[in-house]
Amino acid sequence: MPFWLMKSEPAECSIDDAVAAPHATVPWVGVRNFQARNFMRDQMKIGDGVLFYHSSCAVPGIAGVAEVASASYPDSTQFDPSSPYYDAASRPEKPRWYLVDVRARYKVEVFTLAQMRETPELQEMRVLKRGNRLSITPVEPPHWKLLLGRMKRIKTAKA
DNA sequence: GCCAACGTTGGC
DNA sequence: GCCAACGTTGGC
Repeated sequence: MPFWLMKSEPAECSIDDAVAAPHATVPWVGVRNFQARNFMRDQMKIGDGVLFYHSSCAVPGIAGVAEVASASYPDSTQFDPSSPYYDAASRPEKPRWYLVDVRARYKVEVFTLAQMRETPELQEMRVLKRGNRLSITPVEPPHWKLLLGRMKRIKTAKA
């Protein structure tokens, strides 16, 4: 089963927000990068594992475990002129941006970016490569397995 | 706030 | 199709 790391700014949508959402599920809106879009549109399958990563915040790192919860479909925010993700060049009959729903499974004590960098077995992770800016990256099964073994689950009311 | 890295745009 | 300028990401 394929695995992914998906970055979200917690100020926009944190793991807590995802856990608190109906069915602990959120549409992954706002991706405006073709490579990241292609991963969602062409490769993700329901049930794929997701590392829910917090970026652009005080302590960047993996904050939860989630899963792909839908097939891909057009991101409605691209057609909403009041949305920061509005794309005037995209037509409803030929949408440019697609997303998937992501369901939070559980929250973890943040496994920080610094910890990831300190873990020798994780050095080949794409997200750690210099200059990487992709908000969605594939995760190799050994990396997924190691991280799941090291991360500490936090019990929450939901999910 | 800084800035490296890199994707996108647009002139040619 | 090239490539300079520009904008964005995201850690620090």
